[in-house]
Amino acid sequence: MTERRRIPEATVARLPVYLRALAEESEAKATTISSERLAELAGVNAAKVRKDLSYLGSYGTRGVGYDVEYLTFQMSRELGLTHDWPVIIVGVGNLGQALANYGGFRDRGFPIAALVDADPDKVGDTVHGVEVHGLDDLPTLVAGLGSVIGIIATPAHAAQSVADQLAGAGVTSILNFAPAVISVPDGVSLRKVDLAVELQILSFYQQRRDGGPTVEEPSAATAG
Amino acid sequence: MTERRRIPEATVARLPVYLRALAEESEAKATTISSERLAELAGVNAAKVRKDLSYLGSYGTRGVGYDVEYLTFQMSRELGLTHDWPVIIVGVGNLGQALANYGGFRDRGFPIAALVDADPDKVGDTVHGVEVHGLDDLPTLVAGLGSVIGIIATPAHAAQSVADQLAGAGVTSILNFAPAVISVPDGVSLRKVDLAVELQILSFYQQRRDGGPTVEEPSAATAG
DNA sequence: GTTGGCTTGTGAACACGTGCACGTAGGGGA
DNA sequence: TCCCCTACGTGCACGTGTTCACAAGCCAAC
Repeated sequence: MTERRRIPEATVARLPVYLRALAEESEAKATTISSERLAELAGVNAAKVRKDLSYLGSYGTRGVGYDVEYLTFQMSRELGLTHDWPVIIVGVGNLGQALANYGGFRDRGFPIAALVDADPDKVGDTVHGVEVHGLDDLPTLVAGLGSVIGIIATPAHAAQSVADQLAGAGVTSILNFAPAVISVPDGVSLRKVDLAVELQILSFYQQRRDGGPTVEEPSAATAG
Repeated sequence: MTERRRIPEATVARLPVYLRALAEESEAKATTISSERLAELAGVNAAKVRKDLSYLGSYGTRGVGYDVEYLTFQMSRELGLTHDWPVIIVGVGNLGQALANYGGFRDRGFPIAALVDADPDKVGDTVHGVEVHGLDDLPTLVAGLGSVIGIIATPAHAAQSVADQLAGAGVTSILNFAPAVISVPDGVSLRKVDLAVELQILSFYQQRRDGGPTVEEPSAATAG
């Protein structure tokens, strides 16, 4: 396969944001949108929008802007959002259940197809209308669903093992919520969401504003 | 204030990961750790580890490595983790409640100090031992807590308004879970976690592996 | 005290992402 | 038909982040 048009990672990460902005604008009955307006809605600058969109193709009209409907279609197609992607959540603890109950997934084309947990007591339960399976069922579940996205919502110590089992079952897209660094085979996409890390990053900047690390030595005081 | 040592954003984002790796290694009774080992645990390469750590200071010993305990201390201090940071969650829906129930926050030094919701029916409720306040209480709550981190877990349409109110109440660190782009005044840190966006990014790469966008037009095939 | 081996700290090259500035093309009015 | 105005697409310069490679420094052994 010729690698087609390569799209920079940073751009890929922004496409979903543009898509949401387009949806907003579409609801507001706009038929075309300028890079400037799109930039405003997406919280970036206009040049970046144009460059990003240019990776998808030349879908704009000079002097006019982009056709909202058409651009939405092209972008959805490029992102693979023309069909639903079933999601399997592994780990039915607090976080797993919350994700299962969170309606935002289904609405955006990511229906929860199955829940999986290692705890035999939980297997057979139903959360938000979805049955909880054992880990052993993973290969069967994945085989029955086709292209699927795996979500890891287990404690940290179980994350790597679950990732291995997901990959072994044929899952090639994994989103990891467990606070642990995990590795996956080549050909498997891995993204992570780490809530504690986000808070710690905020803590860093907050503290810098507050006047830096609490220094015990008098000589290093805030004088500067 | 002389801006002290400037630490690149990318480095700041990795520090919490190093910190966790150090904690692991400390539990394994290791007293020193090499950049190589730390890199392995953090899922990056050794040169990056050394460069990152060098921004904090020269805390390593050539030929030996880093003292686990001492490095942990220095890093915690730099990240502002020597004391707890109370967190206020705005929006007590599915996600907000899940976050409130998720023990991982308190354990890592981010206790849930208050819950806030716009819905009068929810005000006065107790979730996981924390009372739900109205939005009007924000200024008072913040004033009573000092440096605090605000978490937005509302629907998208309410996010900007909540952000404004948080900032107005004196909150200068905000973590946004709502699927919306929001803006905050200068001097306020804003980070976002967008679950749908993560899934859509995975979808993009998954689809590329699966063989690219489903092209209807025969003429538009992979040729060019 | 000297030597050898190991690991840090960092300068320099490279890759990636961002933003400016401008050429270019299309639409609308005269 | 011609002109002007507007907004896209993109070459180029800049800044940030990553990686390599090696000198500097430290410990241990002899």
